[in-house]
Amino acid sequence: MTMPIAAARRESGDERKLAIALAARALIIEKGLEGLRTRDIAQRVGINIATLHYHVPSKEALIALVAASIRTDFQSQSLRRPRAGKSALQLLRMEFEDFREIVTDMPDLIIILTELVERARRDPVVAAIMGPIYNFWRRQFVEIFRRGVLEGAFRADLDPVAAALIVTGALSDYWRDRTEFQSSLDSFFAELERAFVLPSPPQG
Amino acid sequence: MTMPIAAARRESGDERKLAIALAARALIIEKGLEGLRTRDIAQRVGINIATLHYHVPSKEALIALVAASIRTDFQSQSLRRPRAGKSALQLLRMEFEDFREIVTDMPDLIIILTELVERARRDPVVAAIMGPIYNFWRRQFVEIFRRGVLEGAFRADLDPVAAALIVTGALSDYWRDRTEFQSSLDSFFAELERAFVLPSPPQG
Amino acid sequence: MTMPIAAARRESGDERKLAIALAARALIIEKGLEGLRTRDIAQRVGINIATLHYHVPSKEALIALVAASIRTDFQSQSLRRPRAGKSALQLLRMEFEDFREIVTDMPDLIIILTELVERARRDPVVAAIMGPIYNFWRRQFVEIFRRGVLEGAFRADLDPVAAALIVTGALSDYWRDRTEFQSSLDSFFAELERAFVLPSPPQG
Amino acid sequence: MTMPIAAARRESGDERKLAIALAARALIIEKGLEGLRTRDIAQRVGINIATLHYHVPSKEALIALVAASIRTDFQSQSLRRPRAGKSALQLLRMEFEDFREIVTDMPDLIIILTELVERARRDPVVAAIMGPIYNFWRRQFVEIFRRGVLEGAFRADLDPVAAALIVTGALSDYWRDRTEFQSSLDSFFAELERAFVLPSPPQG
DNA sequence: AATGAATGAGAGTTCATTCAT
DNA sequence: AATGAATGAACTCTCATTCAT
Repeated sequence: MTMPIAAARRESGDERKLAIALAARALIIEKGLEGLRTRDIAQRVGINIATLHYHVPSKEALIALVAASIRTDFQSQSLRRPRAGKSALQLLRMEFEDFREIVTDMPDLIIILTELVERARRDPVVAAIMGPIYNFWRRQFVEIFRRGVLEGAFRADLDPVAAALIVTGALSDYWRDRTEFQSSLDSFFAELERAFVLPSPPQG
Repeated sequence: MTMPIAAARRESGDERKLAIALAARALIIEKGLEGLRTRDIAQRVGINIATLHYHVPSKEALIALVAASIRTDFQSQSLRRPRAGKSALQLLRMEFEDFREIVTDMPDLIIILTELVERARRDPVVAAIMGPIYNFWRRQFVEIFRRGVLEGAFRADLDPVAAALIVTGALSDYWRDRTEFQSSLDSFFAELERAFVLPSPPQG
Repeated sequence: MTMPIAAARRESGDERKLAIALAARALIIEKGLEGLRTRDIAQRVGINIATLHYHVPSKEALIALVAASIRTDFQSQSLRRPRAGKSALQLLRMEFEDFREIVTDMPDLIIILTELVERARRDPVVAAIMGPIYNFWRRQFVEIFRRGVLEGAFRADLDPVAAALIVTGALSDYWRDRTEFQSSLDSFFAELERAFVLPSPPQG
Repeated sequence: MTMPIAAARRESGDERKLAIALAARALIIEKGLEGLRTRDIAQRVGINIATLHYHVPSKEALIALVAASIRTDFQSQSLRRPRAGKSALQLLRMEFEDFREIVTDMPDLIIILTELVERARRDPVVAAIMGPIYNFWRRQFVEIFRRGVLEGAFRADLDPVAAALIVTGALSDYWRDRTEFQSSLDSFFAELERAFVLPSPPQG
C-alpha cells in the first residue's frame, strides 16, 4: 500500500522531525487519527520505529507535533496578505479568499484540523494547540463585523460574536461534510456576504 | 468506575440489542469512537463479550447499530411537531426549536453524530446511514428557504441551498466546539434569522 | 531451551493460575526475577501470551502471585509439626528441622524468596506479602528464646530479639551464598545451639 | 529528577571510568541492578551514551567495573586498622567496628553488595569478583575464632568455620532486611560476642 | 575522545474475535 | 442465549549497542 519514501540516512534532527510530521499528516488523511500507527509513519519516512521514538518520544508528542505543524501552516497562510487600511467588507472578502486558498492548495489541512479538534475534546495537549487557532480565526471575524457595523457597511442590528460563530461554523462544516448538496464556494461566500452586508445603495 | 447495569438474563434479542446500543452510545460520549471497546460495552450491559458478539457479530456492525439508533432518535424528534399550514418563518423557528430541544434534552446526540460523520469518511456502512440524516435536515432548510422567498418573507436574493448549508453548518459547529466565544443560543438563532429574513415592515 | 509443557486446552481458571505460578517459579530459578519474561512463562505453560494476561492481568500481579504461592508453601511447611507442650530447646530444634526440610525438599524456595526480598525493597506489593513471612519466622525465634531463658535452659544474659535476628540471618545467608566454606547443616545447627543454650550440667 | 554532574570534557580515560562507576553505584542504590540503565548512567555523568560505550564496552563490563569498585572500597576499609599483636577478642571487636563504620559511612555499599551477590549466581564474571570479597571476610573470622579458642578466650567447643558463617551471615542479613524487629547494632554485637566468647572469670 | 542518529530485538499489554461447553 | 477460556495480530515503547562524523 504505502511505499517507503527514500530513506536518507543521518539526517539532522529537525529535518527528520519535519519528515515525520509530514508523513503523519499524510497518514491521518488516509486512515484518520484513529488509524494512525507509529510503525506506518516510520516506514513511510524510511526509518526504524526506534528512530522515530528517538526524535519524537511518544505518540502523544507526535500528535502534538502534527498539531503544531498544522498551526504553523495556518498562521503563515493568514499572514500573507497585508491587512492594513482595508474596509471591513474588504477584510471579510480577504478572509474568504484565504479560506478558498487553503481549501484549494491544502485541502487536507481541514480534514486533519477536524480530526484534531475532535481529539482536543479529550486531549488537553492537543486542545492547548488547536484552541487558539480556531479562536484566532473567530476573533478576526468578530473584529471585522464590529468594524463593519461602525462603518455602516454591515447591518446595524448585527451581533458580531454570533455572526462570527455563524461564519466560522458554516465554513468549517462546508468542508467537513461534502454531500449531495453542492453549492459552489462562490455562491456560498456570496450568500454569507448578503447575510450580513447591507445592499449597496442603488446608483443614481 | 462504571457499574454494570443490572443484567437481566435471557432477554429477547431485540432488547439486548437496544441495551447494547445505549451502552455503546454512553461510552462513545465518554471516550469517543476511538476509545470505544467492545469489552467495556459488554461490561456495562452486564453480559459477557462472547454474548455481545452473539448479538452483534462485529464491531463494524455495532457501530452501524449505533448509527441506526441515532437516526431513529433524530427522526422521531423532527416528527413531533405538525408542520402543516405553517409559514416559512414559522417553520424556520420550529427547526430552531427542534434543535434547541435536541441540544437541551439529548446534548450527547450531537457529539455522537459528529464522531459518526467523521467515521463515515472512511466507513461506507456508516456513511450510508449518516448521510441521509444530514441531508434530510438540510433538505428541510432548503425547502423552508425556497418557500420563504416565494412568500416574500425572506430576502429575494437568497440562495436556498447556500443558506441551508450555512444554517446547518453553523448549528452543527455551534455544538461541536464550545470555546471562549460565548453566544447564547437565543442570540445565535436571532442572528441567523436576521441574516435571511426581511425586517418586518414598520407598522403604520 | 525450554520445552512447552503439554498444553491442556480449556483448563479451569484456578488450575491455569497454579500452572502459571509454577512455571514462573521455575523460570525465576533459571534466570532470576530480572530475566523473567511473560512470554517465556506462557510458552512453558503451553498457552498464548494473551491467555496468560487473561488469567493474570499484569506482570506485577504475576509476581504477587508468585509471592503468594511462596508464602503458602512456607506456611504449610511450618504448620506440619505440632508445637504444643514442647520445651524451648525442643522448639528451637524443630525450627532447625523445618529449615532443613525446606532446604532439602524445596531448595529453590530460598532462591526465589531471596529474589523477592530484594524486589520487596522497591515493590510495595511484594513487600506486603514477603514482609510477614520473615517477620513471622523471626517472631517465632524471639518467643523461643524468651521462653528458653525463663526455663533456665538458655543463657541468662541472652537478648531474645538480637539472638533471633542472628539465627534467622545466619540461616538465610547460609543458603543464599554457597561458597568454598563448606559447613554441614548439622555442624551449623550445632554451633547455633551452643551459642545460645547452656551446656547440660555434667551428670553425676 | 537527577542533575547531570558537571561534564568536564576530555577527561582522561581513568577519570571517566571512575565517574561512570560512581554514577552506576548511585543508580543501583536508587533503582536496583534490575533498574540500571546505561542511558541513566551516561546522563548522570554528563556524557553521551556512545561515549559511555567508548569507555566501557558493554553493560556486562560495566557491572564488572562496579563490582571491582566495590571490592576496592571494602579492601581499603579493612586495611586501615593495624591488626598485629591483638588478641582474638580484640580482633573480633575490630571486625565489628569495621562493619559499623562501613554501615555508618557507606551504608549503600551493602545494598550494592547484595545485588551483586544475587547477580553472581548467574554471572560468572561478577561471581569471580564478588566471591573473594565474602570469602576474604569469612576467612578473617575463621582465623579469629581459631585463635580465640587456642587462646582460651572463646568457647572450647567452638567450630570456627560454622561460627564464621553465622557471624557473617547474621551481619549481612542485619543490613539487608530492616524490619519491625529493631535491635541496635550494639546489642547485636554484644549478643554475637556472648554467643562465642567465654564470660570473663569473676574477679577476685 | 566524543556525539547525534540509527537500529534489531524484544518487552508488556490490548483487543476483536472464536471455540467448547 | 450465554459464558469462561483462548488466541493472533498488533500496538506503543525500551534498551544496549553501533555507525558516521
